[in-house]
Amino acid sequence: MSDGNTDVPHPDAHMVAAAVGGRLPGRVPTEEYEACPVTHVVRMLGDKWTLLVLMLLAERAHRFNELHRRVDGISQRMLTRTLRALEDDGLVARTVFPTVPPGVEYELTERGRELLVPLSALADWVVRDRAA
Amino acid sequence: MSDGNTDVPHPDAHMVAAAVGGRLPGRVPTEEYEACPVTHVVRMLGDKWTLLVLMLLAERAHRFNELHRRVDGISQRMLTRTLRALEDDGLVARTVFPTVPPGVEYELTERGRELLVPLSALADWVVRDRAA
DNA sequence: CCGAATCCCTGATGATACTG
DNA sequence: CAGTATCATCAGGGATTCGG
Repeated sequence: MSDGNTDVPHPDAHMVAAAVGGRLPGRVPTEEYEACPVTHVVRMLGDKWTLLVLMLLAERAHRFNELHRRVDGISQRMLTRTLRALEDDGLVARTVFPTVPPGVEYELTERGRELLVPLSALADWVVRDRAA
Repeated sequence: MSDGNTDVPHPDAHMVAAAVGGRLPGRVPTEEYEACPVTHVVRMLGDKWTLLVLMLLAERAHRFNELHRRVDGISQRMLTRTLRALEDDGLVARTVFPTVPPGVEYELTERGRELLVPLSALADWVVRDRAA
């Protein structure tokens, strides 16, 4: 940061600049890279079950056990953690129904559906480009 | 095309279908999800240093030590591994110059530059959407 | 200069058992 | 049904050293 220039709007200005085609500094500080929101999102998408859960929720809203059944091999623990992470990022909404027994529904938020657009474009490129 | 049967052309047909808006099976087999090329690419992008290395190479070709200097905190080992992974996926090209001492240059391949398009779109959305 | 080989450690993930 | 708690495991990543 600050190579003589005074106006740096965000701590992650460089990554942001990079994202849109700008230049990176001679040396990119670890904190800056780690703090970058783009880094955060890409890391989260790279987590073991995130992509699949997102795809299923893109289809329609699901109950917890419904997801658990559709995702072969996932543990209850990891499904909970994955959903929680998505919820914390505002991509998924959690709704509790005070029935007996209680039911919990997960669905994509508006932001989650928006994310699907560039994400689908990426997936689309991979498919077109012929399996990596 | 579809006389009621549910056969699949590729092992990863489901994920491919999902990528473009299709439906996923009632239960997604682990092998299928793990074998999916989209899963592979997203996971790779999520690796600790991949994004930053890609951004730097998007700027211009770099020598090994040049990258090592620009990426704060990366170990020689991880830089090698990251570059090798990108090379194996055909995103980065490695060129050895038989000078003394030997020099190695890394640059994006055509495929690598193509990946930057959807990837930039994703980064762009993140930035616009307001830092995650 | 570039990178392989080795050792080690922490964080991510899995298995199982237990509650509101 | 939908989690939480706990313990075990494993892979990603870092430090160091050696070789072409």
